[in-house]
Amino acid sequence: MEFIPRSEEEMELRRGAWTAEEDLVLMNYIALHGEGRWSSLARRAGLRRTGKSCRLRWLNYLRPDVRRGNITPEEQLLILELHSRWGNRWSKIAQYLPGRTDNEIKNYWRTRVQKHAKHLHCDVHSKQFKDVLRHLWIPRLVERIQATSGDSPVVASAGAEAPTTCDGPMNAIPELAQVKMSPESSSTGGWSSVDSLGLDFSPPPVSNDFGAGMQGGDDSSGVGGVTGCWSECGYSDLGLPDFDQSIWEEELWSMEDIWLQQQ
DNA sequence: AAAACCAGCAACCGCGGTACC
DNA sequence: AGGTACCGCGGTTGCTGGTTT
Repeated sequence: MEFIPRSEEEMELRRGAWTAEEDLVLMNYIALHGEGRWSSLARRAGLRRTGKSCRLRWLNYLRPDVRRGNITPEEQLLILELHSRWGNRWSKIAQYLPGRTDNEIKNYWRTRVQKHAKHLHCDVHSKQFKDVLRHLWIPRLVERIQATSGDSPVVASAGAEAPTTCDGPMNAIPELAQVKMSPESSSTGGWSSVDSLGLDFSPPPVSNDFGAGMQGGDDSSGVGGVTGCWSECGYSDLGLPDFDQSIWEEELWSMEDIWLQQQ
């Protein structure tokens, strides 16, 4: 049954949150006619919404394969990795996280990643913050993934071709599918796809005297010199972190982790 | 208990690219 | 070839629920 609007009132476009009724109308219409041609779809379905709005609602919320809930450490790792390659190409990144939408990934980046950059007094695009990601956050995520997958080295099955694979996010991208995580291979858990991805996940080249490094030691080691970052990002005084540590306990590294990195 | 504040997320907006006429 | 409509993307806004004061 197709609804053709007649009066001007009926034509008036709705905005804001979608109602359950509207969701149902949209889902039913797409079930019968398929998606696409959003402008005419909106009219024909009798929804007083723009085609854009319908498309967004469907893609970000109503689609049956949309995954909801917390971003897993694996997914976080993939997001960080892919963002380092492609920047804010959210839809492209989303292709490699089955069930996740570009909007969700974008929100994750803005609310979590940028928040931490802010607390470190870093620009999210700065070399300093990228070093923090590379040497602290990513190794920590790798460790977490290892911890949840047992003690044995994790060898992801290679050969995944389509981003929509169900074998897990790490298999969705060929380079990452070759990743072998071995506890003994490095202190970071042996993230070994780094060469092909242009990232260096090797342990941070900090000095034995972490405190000295925090003071802005020699960063001539080239890539990955994370030491300079600390002073620039507000870590110059280890004893007196200038942020609310509780923020870090859940998602990211803590000051304790930073010390452990140094051991 | 109420007000103020904050974080997270859903939805909107503007723009560029592309397909179609 | 030019114009128009539509689609998709990235940035931004604003609402809502939770937390703090």
